[in-house]
Amino acid sequence: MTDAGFSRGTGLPIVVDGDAGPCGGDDESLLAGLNPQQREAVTYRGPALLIVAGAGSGKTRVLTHRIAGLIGSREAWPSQILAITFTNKAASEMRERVEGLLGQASEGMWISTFHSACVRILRREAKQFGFTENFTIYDSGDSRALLKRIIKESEADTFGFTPASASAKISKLKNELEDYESYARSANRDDPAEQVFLQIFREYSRALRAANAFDFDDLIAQTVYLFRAFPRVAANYQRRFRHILVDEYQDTNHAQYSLIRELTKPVPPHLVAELKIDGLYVDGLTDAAGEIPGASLTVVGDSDQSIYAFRGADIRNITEFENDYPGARVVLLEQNYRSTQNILSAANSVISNNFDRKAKNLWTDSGDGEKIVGYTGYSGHDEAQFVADEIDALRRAGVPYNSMAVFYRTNSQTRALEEIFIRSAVPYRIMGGTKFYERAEIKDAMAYLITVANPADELAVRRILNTPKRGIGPATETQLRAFADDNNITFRDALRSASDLGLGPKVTAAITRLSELIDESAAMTDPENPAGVKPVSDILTHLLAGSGLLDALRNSRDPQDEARAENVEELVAVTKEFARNNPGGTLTDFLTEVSLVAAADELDDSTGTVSLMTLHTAKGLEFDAVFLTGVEEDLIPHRMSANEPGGLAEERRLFYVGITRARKRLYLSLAMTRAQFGDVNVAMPSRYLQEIPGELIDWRRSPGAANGRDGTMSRALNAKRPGFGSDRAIATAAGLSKPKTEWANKVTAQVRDNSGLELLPGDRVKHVDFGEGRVQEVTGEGAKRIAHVQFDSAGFKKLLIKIAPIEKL
DNA sequence: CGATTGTTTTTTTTT
DNA sequence: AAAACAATCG
Repeated sequence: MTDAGFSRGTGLPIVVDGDAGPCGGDDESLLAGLNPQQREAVTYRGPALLIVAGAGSGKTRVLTHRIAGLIGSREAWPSQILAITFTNKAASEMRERVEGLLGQASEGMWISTFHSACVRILRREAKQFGFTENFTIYDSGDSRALLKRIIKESEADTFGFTPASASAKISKLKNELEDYESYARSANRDDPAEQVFLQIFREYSRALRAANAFDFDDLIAQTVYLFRAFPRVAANYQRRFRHILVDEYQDTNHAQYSLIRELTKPVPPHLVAELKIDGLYVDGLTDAAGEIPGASLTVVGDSDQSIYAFRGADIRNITEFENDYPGARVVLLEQNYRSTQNILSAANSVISNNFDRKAKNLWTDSGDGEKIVGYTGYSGHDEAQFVADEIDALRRAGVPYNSMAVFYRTNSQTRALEEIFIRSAVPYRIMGGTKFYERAEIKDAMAYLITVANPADELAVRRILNTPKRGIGPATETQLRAFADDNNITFRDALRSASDLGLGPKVTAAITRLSELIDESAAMTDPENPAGVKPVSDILTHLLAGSGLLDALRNSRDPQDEARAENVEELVAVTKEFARNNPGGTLTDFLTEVSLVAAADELDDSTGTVSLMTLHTAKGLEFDAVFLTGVEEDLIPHRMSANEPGGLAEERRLFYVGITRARKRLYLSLAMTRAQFGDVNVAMPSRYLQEIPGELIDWRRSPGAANGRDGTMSRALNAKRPGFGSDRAIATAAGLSKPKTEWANKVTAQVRDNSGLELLPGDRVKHVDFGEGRVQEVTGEGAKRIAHVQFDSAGFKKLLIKIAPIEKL
């Protein structure tokens, strides 16, 4: 993460008509193979451009060609371009593609995520408002740890505040650019719970500042505050970025929207003069009135793929774009180059159920392709087995593993999939989930590094204080905090004075040793140090050896600690890798990179593995074959979203995003029963399933068939039958009868009810699919009685007696 | 202070 | 089913 090109590259951009430039970016090669709409999106020049890009319509191509065009024609220097992507992976891909088009590296281009770009700005400007460039970035776990302490100390838990709820509320406010002061003004003074929350918010903000730390939301919000409080600072960035491009604009929140608004403001003449005094290049940029006009803004998005409302994304940012930026040009990309017509028809049909959306119809000229395959498992494991078997069949048919993906709504669904995949020898990789950097032992090791980089970060210091165990308990910790308060020093500095606290000799020695270790390591980052600045891996190795963290894990009797030790060793390997890729990279650079890795960033195309990920992580990706699992009520749409306004529409968009990731083959699967919280529940097919025309789906086993009925029920699920649920079957103006959302549930609500069936070990039973078998054991009570059956040919199964298609013989 | 045992809660989605 | 948490004892 170097800042190459930031302070240079301010020379005059020479615009020469008809001059293709030396870098091969001439019009013809840039526009070859693009359709007319894409061409317009690439070549349009003006203050604002909105590209409404349906799924798979080639928007990345358009964006990269647009950037390459700007640079190739010498309309802009690379350093005048700021492109915002959704993930770091998308950013590096885009950079590679642009450089590929130009035939040369273009230093100084900023292509990054909102968060990375803001960190870069904040590190540079932190000194302006009371932070240092070594600030820590708190992830959600850190925020919650801090809030937990605050809530405990303020005894706010009696008002029902949990770290999670307070964190969610604070995050929401920050995304709306409300800070403690502004919120305190508008808050209801008479509500005691509100007062308690205000206290938490104030203390949280204070603690972050004292720790020289920003949380995720701060990264954006504080950058906006910075620009608003220091117009001179803002002017520098407004001057620098002449072309701003934002991808996935439908998922921007208010803070991100405001950031873009700030960056696209013109620089007034008096600030231009100040910039000039500082020796910055301005002359070629000013207009007749002496101001630098606002940067040109290109946004790309698709409101049908907006799936982040829960974290503040405001769909209006894109729907109101033309009002925000009068005179904006709008280009629509509707031709899809990714999926088969069958997949697109399913997607179109599903999304058309969302009202208040602009009509849009994706189409392709690449043919119908395979039908969508449907499957209903008896349990999550049965479903997973189907997926594993199908993956195996595809592999044999020549589809490489890395072009297949399995999606699910919640991370907890990975458990069943993993168990079966391991058993079936399907090589897989889980994107996101419990991330490497969220593991406790990794956070411990990272806390050592953070303490060295940013001693003000009390959270990190407290974390390592007694990790590994060195006899420093809560009582000692409290004493250290009190000592720091009394002497008006930081918690870290209190460690230096351990001998003044009158603690036991053992505890004092332990604290002193820790304090020295931190100092030794800090010296390794100091450029003044004659020994020179050491790479991050050396610092980490020194900290691990000095603290005994790794040894404690290796020598532990807990069998899991062996794996933890390996994880820590893996972290050492990561630091070495970092040093190789970033010569001269500092400790802070490393910590930044680690803080901002996203789930999709881990995707490595070269590994021959199937990718497992949530539907959210899947956004922006595509695969030849996609398995969309758990297509059930309460999962998608998720139970939690049902009561939220707009929740059902957002879940539908999520389902739509999942469908449109598939290039050639799409599998939709569900289960009749789903284990959660350790017990088994009956699951219903998702209402969205009926929004797909029945003829597009080839049911290998339909929900009806899985209920133990004959095959006719499979077609019935998706057929439109007048008179069924007729109270809702009101034809719309377009003559299309709206799908009857409750219908499938009525079908499955007629589940065979075996609750009266008494089974005892030794009984013989007959199952519709598994044939005959013998009951070995019956567990559970009432509606959740489970029969453990050894089938003669199908092997051992656990069945929920109430709904299993079995009869006693 | 730290280890062990028992109890409770957790599951939306993420930078 | 697993993890996080609280209580208890050495």
